[in-house]
This record gives sequence, C-alpha cells and structure tokens, in this order.
Amino acid sequence: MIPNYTPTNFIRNIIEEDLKSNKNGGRVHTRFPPEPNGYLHIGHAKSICLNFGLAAEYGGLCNLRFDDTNPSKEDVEYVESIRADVRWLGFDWQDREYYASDYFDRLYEYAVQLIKADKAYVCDLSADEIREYRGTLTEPGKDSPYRTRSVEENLDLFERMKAGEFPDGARTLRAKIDMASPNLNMRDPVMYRILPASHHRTGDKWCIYPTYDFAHGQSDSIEGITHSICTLEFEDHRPLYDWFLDELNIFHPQQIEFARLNLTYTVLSKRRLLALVEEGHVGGWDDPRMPTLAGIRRRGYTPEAIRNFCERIGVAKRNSTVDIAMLEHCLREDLNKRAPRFMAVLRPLRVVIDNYPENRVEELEAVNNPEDPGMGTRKIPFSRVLYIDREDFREDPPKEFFRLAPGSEVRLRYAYIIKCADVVKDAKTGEVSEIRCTYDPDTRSGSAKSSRKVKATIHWVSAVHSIEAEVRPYDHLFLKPDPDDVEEGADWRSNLNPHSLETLKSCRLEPNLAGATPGMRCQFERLGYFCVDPDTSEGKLVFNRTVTLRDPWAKIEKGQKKG
RNA sequence: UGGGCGGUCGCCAAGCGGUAAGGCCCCGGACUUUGGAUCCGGUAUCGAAGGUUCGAAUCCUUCCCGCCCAGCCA
Repeated sequence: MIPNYTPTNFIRNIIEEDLKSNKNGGRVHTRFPPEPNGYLHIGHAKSICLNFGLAAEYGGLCNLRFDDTNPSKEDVEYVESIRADVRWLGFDWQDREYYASDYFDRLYEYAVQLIKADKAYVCDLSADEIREYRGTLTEPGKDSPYRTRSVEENLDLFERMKAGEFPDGARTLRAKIDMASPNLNMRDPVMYRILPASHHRTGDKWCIYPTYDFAHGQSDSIEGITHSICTLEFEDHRPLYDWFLDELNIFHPQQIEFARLNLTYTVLSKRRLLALVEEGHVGGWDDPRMPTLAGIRRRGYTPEAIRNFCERIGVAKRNSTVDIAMLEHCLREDLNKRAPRFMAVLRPLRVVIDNYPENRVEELEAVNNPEDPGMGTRKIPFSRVLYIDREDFREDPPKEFFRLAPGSEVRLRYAYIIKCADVVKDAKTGEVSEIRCTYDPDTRSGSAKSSRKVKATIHWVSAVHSIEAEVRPYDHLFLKPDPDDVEEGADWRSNLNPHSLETLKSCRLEPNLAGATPGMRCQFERLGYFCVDPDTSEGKLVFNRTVTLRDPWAKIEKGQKKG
C-alpha cells in the first residue's frame, strides 16, 4: 500500500485532459528510454516509476527502449544491467523491449524522404566549421555553402555515405531549417554522422548513425508513444522533434518535460559516477555507497522503498534537490515493518556479571518484530560473560546519557537489569577493557517482578555463544549536502567523505544469525538496518549497514559538543 | 544583450480568482524492556513592486533571481 502523498502532478493533469478529449483514442503509452552507456541510478528510478507508473495507472503500456544511437559509447554490459535494474524495481515491459537501432532502416528512409523534399542536405563542413557557421547565442549563424546542393546530389552523396565511401566525420546529413533561428537546435542540426564503429546490435552493417535528435522523436512515433516524458534539458529540442514529425507527416507523440532528480550528499550524473568508478573512489558500479540502483540494492534498499520515495517526491518542472533524509525515511518506514530484529555488537566491550553463576546459560525469549507479532519469537542465550557496544558505556557520562556508567543501571534487552560495579582498564593504554557488573535476578524480562524501570535498555550478546562478523557501517559518500560546494579551485572530488567506508572486523552477533545468506535484511536493535553482503563466504559473514535508526541521542550529544 | 523553462515553509510539493493540502526535516509533549516504532501538538501569505477585482499565490504590467542551449553526446 503506497499512500497517495501527491494527489496529482502536472503530467497526470495533462494525461487526464487528453483522456477526456479522447486525444489518442483513450490510449496511454509511455516508454523508458535509457542509453546503454552506464548504470541506472536513483534519478533514473524516478523516470522509470513515472513512465511505468503512469501507464499502469491509466491502463496503458510502457516500453523499454534502448536509445543506442552512439555505438562508440555503448555496451551490452549496460543493457544487461539496465534490464536487471528495471526488473528489480518491479516493472515489466513484457515483450516490448525495443532499440533505436531496430529502426535504423526506417530512419534511413525518413532521411531520404526529407532529402527528397529538399528539407535535408549533405554538408561537407568539418565539425569545427559547423561550429563556426552556427553563430552564437546572440548572433545568427551562416548558411553552409553546401546548403543549396541539388536533391539528386544529396541523394547520391547520402547513399555513398552509407556505403562507406567517405572517411570518419567527413560529411554529415543536416536538416535544412533556419540558420538564424534563436533556438540553436534549429540551426540545421546534424541528422546523420559517419562513425565507423561496430554496433553492439547491428554489428558492422552501418557506418553512418543517426543522432539522438533525429532518432528519438521518430522512435517514439514508430512505437505509438502517446506521452513522451523526458527531462528539462530537452525542452529546447521539442521544436526540432516537432519539425521532423511534421515534415515526415507521421504520428506525433506529445513530449512533456520534467525536472530530473537531485539528491543531497551524492552526485547523480553519469559522467561523475563513471569518474568515481574509474578513478577508484568506490569499488565499482555496485559499491553500496553509489547511488546506482546496483549499489543501492547491494546496500540493502528495497524496491518498495524506492518506488514509494519516487511517488512522494512528486514531479514538477522546478529544479530541485531532495534531502537524502527523505529517501532514508522511506527505507526505514518499509524495513521497520518487515525486517526481523537481532542483536549485534559492533565494537565489543566485555562485561562480566560477577554474581551470575559461572556455567549457567539461560535461553531468553525475544520478539522477532514488535511491529508484526506474526513474525514470532526466538531464543537468545544469556551467560555470565557478555559483550555490549562501547558506545553504551561511559566512564564519565555526560548529561542526558542514560546508558551504562560506573554505579548506574541499565536493562539488558530481553534479560536483566545490571549495575556497573567496576571498570577494568588496560594497564598500558588506560583504555577500558572490561566492565564488572552485578545483575538483579528479580528483573528477568517477562517475570512477575520485572516491572522495575530503568532509564535505558541496551543490546548485548553472550560472549561464548556469539558469532563473529565483519560490518561495514557506510556513511554518505560526500561531506556536504552539495558536493559542488567547494573552495576556489577545488572540484567536487575534494568533498568526498574519507570515512564513507569503514570496516569493523570483530563484531559479535547473536547466534541466530549464523548461516545468514547474501541479500538477507534485518535490523540490529538500536543500531539500524543491515543486510548481508555478497562478500560473505563460508565462515565469514559480512554485513552492510543500509541505514541507521533515528538517533536522538546522537543529536543531543552533537548539540552538547557544540556548546 | 538571443531563445527556452522555472521561482509557494529549511527540503520536496499541491493549488488554476474565493481567502495557503500533504510529506521530509526541525521543535515540544505522550507512550515505550529498541533514546526505534507509534501518537498528539507547533512552524509560510506564496521572488519584488505596481495594477485589475467585492476578493489574487492564482489575471495584467514591470523588475529581480535561478536553471538549460553554441557535441558530428544523450
């Protein structure tokens, strides 16, 4: 159940009006059109949810179409990851998996059609010359000297471009529109370029490839897309797409632009994500710190949380940056209801209960998920020697610190109330190495006399029964909400968080976690949500921290430190 | 200085002439064997200035600010 947080958005309004006026015979057909030149990220998820979501909502269809018009940058590795990611998010394009390259023959025919109508011409200008002739934002461009070639000559040259008679970049096919247009996209844009590259689908069949601008609108048209939803930067291109569609006189989809997603504490551009991977700032596209769907998935995010997030952030035309806290909130909300709870100690501190019998072991009952009684209970062993988290003990407790400190009492979750009697320190380092406590036998959880209250409850694990694990408590990839907020001369890389990856090797988990397999998600009580990483192997458990729990104490302490 | 698009609470975002939804964050408080969860309560006059109107965030005018466009990338 996804609550309807945003009752509407401007795209839904448009579609509803179109439906009312029976614009496309009541049909709603969208598409998600990625270029297979990188991994999908959370920003793409917004587009995927929008396109597939709208189609589902209005009883329509959504295609998956790869915009593969530039073989020099594309690769099958990417098409496979994209397929997997869309599927993982929970969407199904059935048999409608298309490729712009499926339409290369048709696009070629369209180009010939425009040449015949004297609306396109073969231009011999070099890339540099084209730029010079284009003019500037404030000055009109100049006509190419090749603009007036005859239809016959254009037909012949275009044919020969296709036949591979000319070297890379020697000529282009251009639309004959208006070199003085205030919209630079209308200044005789390139439709075809010579690119002697082997294509991941069409192999060496072609040595000329259509530009995105010449392929996209027509691809939508061919597929009968009614609502062609894209991001803001293509607004200026719409007049061009309209021009092609009108000159070709083919089905005219309606393009609607929305603002792409930006998130605090991360970067979301393909260029930068590629740089993070290639420069080794992260372990790969699926590094759990990456905002890629592959990374987020490995981190432990659920598709439900992401879909819900995409619904809540809404869709509009205003450039905006969503607080990552919103994403984290959606995740916690989902996991709170579903994740089984366990106890885990990340930074172990030995605790000995002096008045607890040496060899005694009790099996204590614990609730698997207080939000869902149906998830049942489990047994946890309790004994004389335990581990608690170092965070939960302070020799010199600050104000408001309710946990363990010399002379103070806390409840051990599902067990007894204990009192700290003594602190043992390492002779050399002076570091606290062990805590000696006493327990109150009358306070066992669930027992009749257990109603005594203490300020805090902490988690623990029985030393001899616990199992070891490695835990990676990830933090944001960047130090600042806006990675571009840098000193003069520095770039976004200078804001990378050096502590985004931490590895804790000697964590202790309750024994019920033995045998956990990669992908398993759970909550470590009081700490956060975690999931088993694929790095896990026989005898070596590895957990990723997906997100922490909300932590008021951390805020209080931070406030105290500031003064 | 050309063209396109935007500017409603700290962050997202509804609203389309009838007197500012919701979510996140934040701050109180209740409850609590997770300082979790849950539950209550609190926080904007709509970029600015004029104008039209009984009435404007919504219409008009002018101005200010931000983003995008000069790839044979998408």
